[in-house]
Amino acid sequence: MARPKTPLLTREGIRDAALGLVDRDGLEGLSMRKLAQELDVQAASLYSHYRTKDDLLADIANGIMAGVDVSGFDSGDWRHGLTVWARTYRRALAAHPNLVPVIAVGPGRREEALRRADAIHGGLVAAGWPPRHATMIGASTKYLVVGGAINSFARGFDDDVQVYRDRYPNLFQAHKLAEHAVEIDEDSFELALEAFLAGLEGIFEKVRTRTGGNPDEGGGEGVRH
Amino acid sequence: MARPKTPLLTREGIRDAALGLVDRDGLEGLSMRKLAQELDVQAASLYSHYRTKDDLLADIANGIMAGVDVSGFDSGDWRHGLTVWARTYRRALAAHPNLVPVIAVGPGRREEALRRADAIHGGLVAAGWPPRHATMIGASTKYLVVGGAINSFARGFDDDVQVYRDRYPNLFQAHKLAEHAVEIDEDSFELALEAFLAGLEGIFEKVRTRTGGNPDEGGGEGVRH
DNA sequence: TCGAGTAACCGAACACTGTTAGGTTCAGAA
DNA sequence: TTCTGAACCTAACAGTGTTCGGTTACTCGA
Repeated sequence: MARPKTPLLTREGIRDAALGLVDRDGLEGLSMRKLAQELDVQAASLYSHYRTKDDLLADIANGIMAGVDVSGFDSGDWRHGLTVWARTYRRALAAHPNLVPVIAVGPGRREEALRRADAIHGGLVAAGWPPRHATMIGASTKYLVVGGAINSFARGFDDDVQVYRDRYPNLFQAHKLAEHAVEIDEDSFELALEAFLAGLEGIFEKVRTRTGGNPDEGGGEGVRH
Repeated sequence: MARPKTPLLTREGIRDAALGLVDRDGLEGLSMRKLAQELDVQAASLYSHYRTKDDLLADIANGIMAGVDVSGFDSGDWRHGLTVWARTYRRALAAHPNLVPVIAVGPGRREEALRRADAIHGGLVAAGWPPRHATMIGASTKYLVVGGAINSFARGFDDDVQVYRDRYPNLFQAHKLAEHAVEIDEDSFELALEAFLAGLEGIFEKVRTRTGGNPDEGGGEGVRH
């Protein structure tokens, strides 16, 4: 077959099929040939729509990140802004855990990602955080979200009682973890976020009194002079 | 050549060469053929010492994790235990960032990893945390460490001024981030840890008064009943 | 209406990957 | 001395991302 009368492929269709494969078989389970087979097409045809496999993955990642909400910083309440950002960020990543290593790279020069970073940093500084702290808080929150999404803590334990019995007395219930993995990971993330934000509150007080409430103290984007 | 008089390969030598390749060229940069070439040997020979490539990677991961210290929980001071654990954990991962996805999987049935998990959970419970909270705190801390090590926040920004100029006013200094990446990531991690621990302190007070100081409240390993 | 250009498919190939089968030679045990 | 198994080899298998050249169909300007 040469060129068909009506196109067999669209970027959207390719994206959806690829995401389905990744969700089902993991990141390693996605190959251009398997993807093509899923779409009743030859592998080479995919390259008419995406320059490379990495291009395809980046496009998928962009779509997933669209659900991340940084509008909470508009309110001037940094705590609210961080909470909304972190929760929507986590939800986006956790929906496709196999893709987290691909999604969670830096903003680079991707426009949307940079807009989000700008809003976050701007929101924190406007709320009274010194720029260097704003940088660190942005980084810290990303650590928490990415770490929480990339690999289930609970699923990392074997569900065989015998593994723990006798030898690891404190883990005598660990075999039940895998069963409740989603819930435990979610609750753990919420606990971490709550503790982190509460701790920041204390640091905020100290920083404010030290700098006399001048948000411009310390230079921009956290870079020391 | 058939079997040489003195062996050309040892597990140690293979491990070191592989780690060197990963550190230099990334995880994708490690192939059995390249590794063999580095050791002046053919790829098939490596399989006399390691069953598979994954086996080799697991062995390397084990060695790296040996530096993680959970002895701080012996003191009965959960805050101290967490601090030492988190710092040594992070240091171990950050020394080989390209390997973090391989290292940071759950304990599974690996003996050393389980011993560490047992010590952490036991230490937290002994210090007065309810088991379910102990589970979540262990998970949260791992999130922070893994997230912080897996991908440099600072290195995620482009170092070209033009990218941010005009369009992203709050990021006007972001191009300097990459240059100070190590320092910023370290400081961000310390800030996150400090805030997290301070927040936990507050939660600890609430939990203690609620349960009347009975650490066995709530069942084992955080699994709800 | 015609011709050019390009878009969308295909088959075949390239260089690479992890891994295995089977061969050869050496070391140490019986 | 003979046997066993360890440690190397070459050659091959099936799979990977990607490219090349070919074919056909749609679109646009003259």
